[in-house]
Amino acid sequence: MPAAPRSTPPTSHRTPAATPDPTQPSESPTGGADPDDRRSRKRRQTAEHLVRTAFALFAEHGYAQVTMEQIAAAADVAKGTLYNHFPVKEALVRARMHAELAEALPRLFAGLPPELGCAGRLRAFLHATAAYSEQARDYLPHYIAYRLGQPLDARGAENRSGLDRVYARLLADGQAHGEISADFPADLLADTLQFMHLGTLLRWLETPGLALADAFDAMLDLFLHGCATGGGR
Amino acid sequence: MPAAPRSTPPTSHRTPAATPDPTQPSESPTGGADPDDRRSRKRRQTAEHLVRTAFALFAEHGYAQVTMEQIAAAADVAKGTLYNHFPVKEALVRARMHAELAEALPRLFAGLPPELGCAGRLRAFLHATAAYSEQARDYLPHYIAYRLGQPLDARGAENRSGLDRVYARLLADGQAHGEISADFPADLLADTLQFMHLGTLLRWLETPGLALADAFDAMLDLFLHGCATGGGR
DNA sequence: GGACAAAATTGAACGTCGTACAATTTTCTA
DNA sequence: TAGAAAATTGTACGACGTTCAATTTTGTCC
Repeated sequence: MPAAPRSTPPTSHRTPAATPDPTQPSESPTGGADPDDRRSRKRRQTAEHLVRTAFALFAEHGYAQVTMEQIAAAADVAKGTLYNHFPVKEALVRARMHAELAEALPRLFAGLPPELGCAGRLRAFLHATAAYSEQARDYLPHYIAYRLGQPLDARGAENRSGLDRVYARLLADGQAHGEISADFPADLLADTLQFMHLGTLLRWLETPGLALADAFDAMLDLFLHGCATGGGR
Repeated sequence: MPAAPRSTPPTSHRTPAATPDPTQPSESPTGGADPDDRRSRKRRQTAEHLVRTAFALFAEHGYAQVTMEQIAAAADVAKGTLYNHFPVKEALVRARMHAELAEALPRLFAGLPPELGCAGRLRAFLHATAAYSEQARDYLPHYIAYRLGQPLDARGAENRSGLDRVYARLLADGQAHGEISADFPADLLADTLQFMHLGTLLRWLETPGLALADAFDAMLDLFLHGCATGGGR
């Protein structure tokens, strides 16, 4: 059985030849999962095992020093298997971060007080993520570079952080309440905000003294009100 | 700026052990060049030769199909020499784009009618770059991915497109005339605008029907005026 | 012009990444 | 229980990018 005839990847790039995507029913802001066969379960298990093994090595020797073969060997798995689950090294980082986000975002999102309005909820949400970003600082560059280096295809369900859904939800709410301008398509706003988020993270990573929460505040201010003055010129 | 403890590379990554960066005197919006020894001249010559050879091969066989060894062979140069000038393949793309921008930006910048104000000049400028981006579409993804994958050091004089300087200039002018809010630091605004520019390009690359000029208009609108309504909620 | 230092080039060897593929094993389905 | 689908294995391979010592070119100073 050489490889596969290809369809949509479940976790990374290997196909389970499953449903041809009948417009995913789950529309929660934190995304849906894949089937629950034993096969899928075992697949997730080995994937998680690989991620755990990899990050143990990363913590011990540093990300750059650890090779894919070392990871495979430490996980007691063939190199081909590792690449089956994670086509590139950065995909391991992505998997861990998305897993952590998938666990944290629902609580975070549910905990946002509706009375704050869209702007206030965005602000509270960003401040909450700031703490996480500071903790994951070492791996953020690799994650960001990998995410941004996927301009063409990507978009494949597993390549989304969950942040996009949160933003889309909050902004759509804001538009429904008249707090956010309906002149812009919701997806444009969500994409822009997510991109400004990444940009702010990059800036923060390069700027030693910068407090991330402050940077998020400025970003959000700019996103909401722009930088044009009423008068001038 | 706190990054490089070593001197600034002349073209790519090899250091000529020269001046310890005495705050570059040239502050034109289109950047300054390096010395004009015969050595530097020849270095530039071979670099240009390599870029020309590489792009000839790219045009013939496609970017991904061309290997670094093929480029070196076609340019009649050792592999080590090629890597001396361009440490990674994408650096060839960056070099060409920056060279083209260095040639085009001064004209473009000088041709912006001051009577348009900051917003109008930004708009005119972006529309002008749209034509160029459409022409360079094939290489944009590699360029963008390479640029964004340099979060830590980078910042090294040769890793800037020139766009940042144009933005900084226009926005500083806008702030001086009261057209742009002085609440935001100028460099934050320039960075944000440049990042939104990249984001818009990525979005455009992924969206078949999208007209780049329209996308720039929306982006600029959002940048200037934000997406918050006056009233609401 | 000649000597000497700095920089560029060369060529080859090396480690790693990521791919390809055929063989084997495990799991699902009927 | 048999056969299809999918995951795993192991190996081989092309390409990237690094390293390094030897050589050549270039600039500088006497």
